[in-house]
Formats: sequence, C-alpha cells, structure tokens
Amino acid sequence: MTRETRFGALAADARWQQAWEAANSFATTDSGDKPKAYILEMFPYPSGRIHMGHVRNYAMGDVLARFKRMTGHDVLHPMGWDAFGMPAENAAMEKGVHPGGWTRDNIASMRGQLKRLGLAIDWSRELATCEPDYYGQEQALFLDLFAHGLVTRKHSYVNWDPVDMTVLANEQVIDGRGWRSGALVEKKKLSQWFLKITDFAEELLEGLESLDKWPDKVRLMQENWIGKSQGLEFSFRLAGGAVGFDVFTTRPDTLYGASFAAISPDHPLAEKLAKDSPELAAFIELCRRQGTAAEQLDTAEKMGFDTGISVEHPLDANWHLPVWVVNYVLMDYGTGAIFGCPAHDQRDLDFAHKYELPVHRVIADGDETAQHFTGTEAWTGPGKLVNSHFLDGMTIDEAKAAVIARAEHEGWGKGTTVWRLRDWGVSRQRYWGTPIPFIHCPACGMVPVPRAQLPVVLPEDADFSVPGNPLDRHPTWKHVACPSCGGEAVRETDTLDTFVDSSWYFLRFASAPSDKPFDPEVIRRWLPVDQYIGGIEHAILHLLYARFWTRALNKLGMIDIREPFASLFTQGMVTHETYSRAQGEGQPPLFFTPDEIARTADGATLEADGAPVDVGRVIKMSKSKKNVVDPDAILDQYGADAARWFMLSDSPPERDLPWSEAGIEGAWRFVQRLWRLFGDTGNVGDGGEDKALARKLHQAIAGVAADIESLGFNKAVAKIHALANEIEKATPSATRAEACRTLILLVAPMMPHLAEEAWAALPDGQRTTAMIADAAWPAADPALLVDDEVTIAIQMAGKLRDTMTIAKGLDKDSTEAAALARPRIVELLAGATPKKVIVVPDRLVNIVP
RNA sequence: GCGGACGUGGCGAAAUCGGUAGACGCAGCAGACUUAAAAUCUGCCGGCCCAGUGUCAUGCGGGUUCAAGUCCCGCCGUCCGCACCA
Repeated sequence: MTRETRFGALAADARWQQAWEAANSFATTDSGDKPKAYILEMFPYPSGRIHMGHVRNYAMGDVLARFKRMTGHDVLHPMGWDAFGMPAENAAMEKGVHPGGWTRDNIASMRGQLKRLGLAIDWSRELATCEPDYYGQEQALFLDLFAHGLVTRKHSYVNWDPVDMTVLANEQVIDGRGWRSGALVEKKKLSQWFLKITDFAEELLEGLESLDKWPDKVRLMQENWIGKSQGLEFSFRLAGGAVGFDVFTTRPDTLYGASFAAISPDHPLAEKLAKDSPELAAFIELCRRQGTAAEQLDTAEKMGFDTGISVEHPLDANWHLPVWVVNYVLMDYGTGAIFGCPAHDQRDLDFAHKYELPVHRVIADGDETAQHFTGTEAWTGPGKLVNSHFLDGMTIDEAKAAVIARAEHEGWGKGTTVWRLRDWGVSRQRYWGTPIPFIHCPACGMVPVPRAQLPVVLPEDADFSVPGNPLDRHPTWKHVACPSCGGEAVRETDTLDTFVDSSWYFLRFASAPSDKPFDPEVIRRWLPVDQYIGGIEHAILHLLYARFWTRALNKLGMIDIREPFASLFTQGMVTHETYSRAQGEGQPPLFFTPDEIARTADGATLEADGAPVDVGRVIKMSKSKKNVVDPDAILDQYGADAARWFMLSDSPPERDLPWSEAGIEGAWRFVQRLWRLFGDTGNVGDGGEDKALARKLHQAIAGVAADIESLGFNKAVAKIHALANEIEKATPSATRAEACRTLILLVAPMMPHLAEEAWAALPDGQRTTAMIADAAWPAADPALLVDDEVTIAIQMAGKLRDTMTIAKGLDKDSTEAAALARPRIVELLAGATPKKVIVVPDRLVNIVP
C-alpha cells in the first residue's frame, strides 16, 4: 500500500469498519481459556439521533474493551436498545406514527451512527427491549417473581394526570403539574402492581459495602434513598382505653417531652373523623391541594386541626395528649402518625408556637441544666435527660434503650426499623411497554398467563387519537378466556415501568436462548459486569432496581451473583458555551447554535449579520439552549478517531467535558501528526540505540496501560502526547523506529482506524497480526522503567535553592554530602553548620540552617 | 434544612505515598518557511519587582510539620443529591 502524506480519515473509517465486520473481529469468544472481561455502557434510549454524551460514553467503554482484548481477555462488549417508553407514544399521538415503527426507525439510524464511531462491539448480541423475544422473557421472569411472592397488588395513592389519563412517576410531576399536559396532578387511589423491593432493603443497604469499586457518591445516594431509621413503634390508646393508633419515633428518649399527638390528613382515623366533621373534611381537602414541590415546602405554613379527642401518654395513663390532624405528617412514612415533642424537634416547635401548645424540655442543652425551654430553635444535640422520671441523668442512647426495653416489657411498643424505601410500583397505563402477564377473571380472580401462552404480545392496531391507555380501549385484545375456568375474562391492560426492562438486560446480553430468559451456566461465565459505565443520573433508580432484580433472581436460585456490576463508573456530561441575544422586557433570550456563530478572540458574532452575541456559561448540551453539536457533522469533517480522541482528552472522565471547535481541531492536528510519525518506522538512522528514548517508550507503555486500566483517559492522552514529542525530537535510530511502531499499538484502543491504517502501511515483516485489532499490547521492559539518574531538589528551610542530578539509589550520606558540597549551598550556608539535614533518597535534601 | 463533592494560570488540567506546583493540551504572542494563505516548524506564555535558581502564589483565615495543592480546624463560594422522613 502506498502511503499518503495526509491521513484520509473518512476513507479509513469506512474501510476498517468494513474490515472488522467482514472478519467478525469483535465476536465474543466463549472459549473460556482466557480471563473474561464484560465491559458495558448503559444502553441508549432510541430517541432518534445520538448526541455527544453517547459519543463520550461509548468511546470510553470502547477504549477499555479494545485494551482488554489486547491484554489477552475474552471480551463481552454488547449494544442494545432501551426501546419502550413514553416518547414513542407521544410521537404516535402527535405525528400519527406507530410507536413500533417510530422506535425501529430510530434504532436503525442510531445504529448507523454508532457504527461510524468504530466501536468494538459484538453486534450479533444486539437486543431491543420492545421486541417480543425480549419482553416475553421478561414476562416469564415477572411470573417467577410472582410465584415467589415478590409481586403484589395493592391500593396506593398515585399521581394521576387527568388530561393524559395516566399515572405519573414522581419525577414526572413538576410543580404539581403533569410534565406533558400541564394539568394539575391529582392524588388518586388505584390498584397497582408492585415489586417487593422493600423485602431486600436490608441486603441492598448492606450490599453497598461490598461495592468498593463504585463511586462513594453513588453508594451514599443509595444509602440515603433506602433510608434506614431505627426507633420505637408504639400504640396510643384513646383516653378512656379504646384502641387508638400506632406511631413511630426515632427519639423514644424524648417521650416525656410530648405535648400532642399528630396524624396525617390521609390517616384512616382522620378520614373516619371527617365523616362527622365537615370542618375537618375541609381541612383535609385543603392539605391535599397543597403542593409538595420543593420551593413550596420551604415556605409552607405548619397547619393543624384539633380533633378534640385525646390519647393516653404511654408512660402515664393519666396524662392526656390532644390529637391533631397536621399537614406535615406524611401517610407513607412510618405509621402516618407521630407524637409531638416541640423542645427537641424543629417542626413540632414551630407547630406548638403557632397553636400555643406546651413545650417541655427533656434534654439538657450542653452543660446547662436549664429545666425550661425558651427560644425558637429546638435542641437536637446531645445532652442528659431531665424532667423525665426514671430516665433522668441518662444519655440519649441510654434513655432510648430504656424506653424501648420498658415498652417491650409492658407490651405497648417495640423497637423497630423503618425504611424510606418504598415498594416499587411498576404499573403504567400505557401502550408502549411490556404487557403485564395476568388475566382478571370474575370467578377466579387474578390469574397468571400460562407459560405456554407467553409472550403476551402487544396488538399492532392500537388507537392513539385520544388520551388514555390504548390497550384498555382496544376492541378485542383484552378479551380472553380465563386460563383457569375457561369463562370470559379480561387481560391486565397495564404495562410494566420501563425500568423493569433495564433491570436485567445485562444478563440477556450474556445469554439469550429462545426458550428461557438466560442460561445460568453462561451467566456464571460472564457476570458480574466487570466495568459498567454510564451517567450519574441513574445513580439511584436504575442502579438500585438492577441490584434488586439481581438479588431477587439470586433468591429464586436462577443466578449465583448478588451484585450485577462489580465496578461502576459515572462519566461527566458534554457541555458547550451558549450564544444568545436578549429579546426585550419579559422575553426569553434568543439562542443560536454553535454553527451559526463565528468565534473571535474575545467574543462571538452571528455569521448571518456579523453583529455580536452574548457568550453564555458552559452548560450541558441541550436542545432548548441550542448549544448542541451534532456528532454526525463532526464525524463527516474530522473522522471517528479525532472525535474519540477529543472525547478522551483534557477533562477527567468523571468531570464535565467542555466541547470546543478549537479542541476538536487540536485532536485532528494530532491525528495528522501521528500519521507522519508512523511513517518513520523504517527510518533507523545508523541503526544505533537510544537508551534515553527507550526508557521513555517503556515508561509510556506501562503508564498508558495503567491509566487506561483505571479509566484515567486524560492522563493516558497526556502521556502519549509527551512520548510523541520525545520521538519527534530524537535523532533517527533503531530505537526511534521501534518507538514509532510501538506508538501505533499504544494509540490503537483510542484511535483504532488510524492505527489499522498505519499498521497496514508498515513494511512487511513488522506486523505481528494481519489487523491491529488482533494485536497484543506491547510488553514493558521492567529494566527500562526506572531511570539511572534522578534530578533532586535541594531545599533550605523548605525553600528550593538548588537542584542536582545524581545516580538513582544513591545512599543518604552520599546524597547529603553531595548537596552540602554544591557551591550555591556552600555560599548560602556561609560556613555555618546546618542544624539538621533531611534526606529523602531520590527525592530531595532539605537543609535546616 | 440534611447529606455530599469540588475550588490550582486566560481555559481544560497534572502533581498516584506530605517531598522541585503548573506535566500534557487549548487559546494567545513572537519568529521561520511561503508570492500569499493553509499546513508545518522554533521560541515565549501565573503575578510582582531592584530581573535573581529574587519574591509572592493552589478560594479565604489559622494550625501541625524540616517540608502542605495534599493532613487538621474555621470560614466563603460553586455544583449535585434528598427534602415537613418523625
């Protein structure tokens, strides 16, 4: 092959992508004689076009996958589509296209875009969650979980959008309104399907400790989300002795500080009392209408309604506490009822002040022995018990234990654990999702669809012209015979939350038989995922659900592992500055896309009129701010390798990456620079060796490998730059030619097309494999990893005064002597004897005069 | 309000164990080559001054240490998560 002076990226991209496909280069080998590496990036939602965030995500995973192949691993690196979800259905409503057609078209175009990146993916394992061969197996797993009691139906309050006629997830409610329709969201009690994730609360929490290769941030977020609280649950009796209600508290030590009891507006007792009290009914209605948005909570006034009834204090039956219905008590945490202790809880204090309820101090504030409470700030710090009879003088922890012990002994309460985590409601009143495989029979009740009848396939002919669930109003689909009695029955028309689809796809990638969800033997070989890479936005929901499914399937005996992802990496976003012009009073600014803009040294102008625009902050690329750069346009102009290289350069991968035109051009220039350097593999000069360059080369081999292994791609990039600089400066030698050849291998994981092109252009006999895709990572010679000389610092009183180059490993005494003999040091000491000399071999000498 | 992360040149950053702060890149400046441009190459590139291996400098103020970007205490700022969670 004759060598071009410029690297033709577009032709090379296409050529090598075809070559890899023809050779089936990235098919996963199940041979099992090499160590396995399962590298997975979170699979994309097929929105239609890939964005720069995808490019960054898949570039990182691809470097790791290619590197693992080069270092002798069997690599599983698959790709698929999280293909169910509301956007497809919205498109159907807005544009009259079928969700299936819309989704499959999007998949086809995004697959094409991803392939242009040159990813080392085993495309034979591609899957889409919207296809029956996937969701049918998901239905089978759902029935397995049901058979083991992990699926329930229960009534619960949901966010109901009255316009779209569907349940909304909490995240889809923005300031009390449906995110799509803008309608005021109602609380509605509906019968819903739930997965019993709370059964696993304790082990999901404990399991976090074993995930030492997960970011601390994610583990902490999950820990807070699971929200374990330990305390006392006890029963209040109504004054007079009738059965009252249960409350939960984490502060049983403050029981003698109680001044009222409070129940949630949604508490059954409140609802019962409201039947006879229109005032209370109106109050409850008022509370339900109040928003729960974050800003409103800050300012929301504490409100209460005195029911007129009272309860007996559990430690003193003659002490009666009034029962209030209170807007700040939540029905879905604890028991939906509390006892109020104003002195030691800020909310209770605010409430007590407003309604002039008593405030009893029971924890002394520090050294203070004040028996009474004043002020507007509740004391929640440590202290000794006061005003508390048998508890007086105890610490908070001692008092907690004493009260719990007494409650258990006397039988009115017990120590318990309460979780913030709720069971996972998976019912969605949508068409474009996995049908829940159940049949409602008037005679037999809820009947699972028999295995032989799976998959329950979505009907193609659905009507999207009106809001609501198309499955529910489909003329025929839901009408079936009961599998149990044969009588007339109807299918469940709810579909599964799409987070279910993404809770087990990593298993299906490893093993996808047609007759079952997966083969346990094959799962044993590949799982857990060795490196999972994706966005921080999935820190809680997806990652928690996937952990739950893995543990649930483990409990069912279907898989051995308890945790799906051994190592997790959360990458930063791709950002770009914004360009805008103010529009006038009360108008939002007008934004411009980067390709409408000419960037100048100190500002930017609109190309259309040459006038300046405002350059805004560097923020996440988003359509509304128009600060997006289309990957296709970049690939057309610079090719895949420059795009990949830029994505890996400069910013640490966990941090945001500011996209810039100058940056991608810099990457492009470096691609060309490497191409020129790769042409020097035959230029051996006089054939001699260059020991210094050999050291730098081998240090780079080891350093780049370590950086890729630890996902420090920006550092690997810097080391490759530094090595390229050294090679360029060196005079031709056998070592230099060898370094040029080795450099091809070092950049191969990051710039695979350039590497293949350069590999193919090598003189005959210099290639170890036909394609570099099959080549091995070069071995670093340990002898060359250390320098034989080091330049060390000489400090006086901690300030740098001189440096000297000495033999590496020189002993302390000789180092000290050499330092003290330096003319500059002699001059500075001026004959004085140093008080102290600290020598750190190979590092520095610090002289204390 | 609670929890967490992060603050280093004009910009993205590096400094892996408490040991020469600013590697590497971007932008910029000066120069070479060229009829010119592109491309390429060379040099400079934190502040200050008396221009020195001078001095100050890693958000601010303290502390520990022979030595602090790194450890400790207290502030300030930015970002993220959760949020009336009993």
